[in-house]
Amino acid sequence: MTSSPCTAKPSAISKEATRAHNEQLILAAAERIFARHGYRGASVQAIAEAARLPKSNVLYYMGSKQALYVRLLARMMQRWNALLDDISVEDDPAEVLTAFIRRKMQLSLRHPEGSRLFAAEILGGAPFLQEYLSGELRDWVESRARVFEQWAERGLMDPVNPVWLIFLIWSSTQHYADFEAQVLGITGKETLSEDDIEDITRFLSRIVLKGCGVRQHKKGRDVQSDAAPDLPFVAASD
Amino acid sequence: MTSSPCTAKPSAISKEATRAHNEQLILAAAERIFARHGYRGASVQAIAEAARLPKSNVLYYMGSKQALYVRLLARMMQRWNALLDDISVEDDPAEVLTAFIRRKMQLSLRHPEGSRLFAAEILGGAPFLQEYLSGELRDWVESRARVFEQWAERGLMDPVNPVWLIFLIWSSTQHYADFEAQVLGITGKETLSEDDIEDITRFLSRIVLKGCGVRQHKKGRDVQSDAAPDLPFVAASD
DNA sequence: TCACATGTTGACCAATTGGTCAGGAATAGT
DNA sequence: ACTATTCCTGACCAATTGGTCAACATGTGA
Repeated sequence: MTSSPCTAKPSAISKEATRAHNEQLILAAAERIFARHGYRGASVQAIAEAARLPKSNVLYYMGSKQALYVRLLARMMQRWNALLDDISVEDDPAEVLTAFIRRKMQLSLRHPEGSRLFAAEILGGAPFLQEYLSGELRDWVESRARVFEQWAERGLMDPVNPVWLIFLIWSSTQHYADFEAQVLGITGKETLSEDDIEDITRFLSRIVLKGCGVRQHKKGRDVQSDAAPDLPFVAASD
Repeated sequence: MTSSPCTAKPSAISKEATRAHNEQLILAAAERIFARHGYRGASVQAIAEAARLPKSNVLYYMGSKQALYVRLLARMMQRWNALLDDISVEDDPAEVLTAFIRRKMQLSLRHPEGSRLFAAEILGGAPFLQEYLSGELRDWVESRARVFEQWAERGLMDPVNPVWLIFLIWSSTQHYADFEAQVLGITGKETLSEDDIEDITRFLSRIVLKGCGVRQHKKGRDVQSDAAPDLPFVAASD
């Protein structure tokens, strides 16, 4: 067995390495194809060609079309979870919201295919994600929503419906991955530059913060990381 | 020929009527199927079954799968155009933006299948809509963007990037049709009620207007400062 | 070196795909 | 009533679908 530690010899590594390599090849190709055509519209043959492997090999690695698809969905949800740390009432609303928008934006643009894969699944009625949506994700949203409400009670922001707010952030960031073709067609750009993305991120943060009446938190900055260093969210300059 | 005026007899009407009826049946069914599975993933057989007609009949009416699909896209774009009247610099920004959000929201929820059909097309790289996106739609966006910029110059709103603003409104309204499965799963609702929709519409209008610092038309009341703890112009919405 | 396990893939399968077509059914014009 | 034209659809087609399998290749442990 390859899992046995003593058998992990250098010669075996190359074998496992190529296996891992091929798997990544297949996953990447499948993400592209599934994102573009949806589950039904994608064909194993097309995935195999995109991965430059025989179709039989793809089935050998992944078992079945459905298993491959589910695995991709799981990977995307994992990325999503890895991104979304917990928040507390003690956190600064402006920082949390800005970081949320920024990270969501980064996720969308770092994994556009995965984002579109997810979107296609939801669009089709989420046949494989029903329980995730009404389970894990619902809990996630509810816990954040509660914090938003508490912030509002403390006068740190307006008492807006927190779920609609989360949907607003979700949709407006997701848009730049899912509707990339539309964005590029309308703007006439070939791709979105780093500057564009930064510009969009600041725009969205600004609208959300100002729109929700989030008060600035004046305290020693213990959290820096993702927050934009200078966000003039009330200044009328851009 | 049925087109000849003198031959338009009552007996012929029922013929044309059933034709029109069947056509609508097919279009409605096809919109559902295409929206759910995308162009490739949808099968003519499935559409025919949904319309309770033999497959051959569907092909007979529509010519081909692609022709049917293109026709549905065109119908959706028509609805979209019918909704979006022109705007001028003289109009009131608050009214225009609110109306835009409200109408877009109504369109999304009145034609969720069409909305999802459109979304699936964009998601797949918009193979049938490239020229529409970089032609008609682009012009539409640019003309509106120019007005937004002029409003900003006149001090009626903050000088935000107008294209990002349009995308924000587009995505956040579209979301409730395209990601309906997610919205319902997370909120735990069976459907979105009329009240929910009204609530969401007000929420989005509020965030956009306040977030963009849109001034009220009549009184030159300055609402941009967040120093005011209460909400000057939208507080009473809900 | 050799036996054995694992990796690989072309050939093949039944089912489904979009589309055609012949010919019957229904209606129209006279 | 009798053609003629249009409407309709079951049978059929080549191509493609997801998936299986037997045969072959490769590498491993002794």
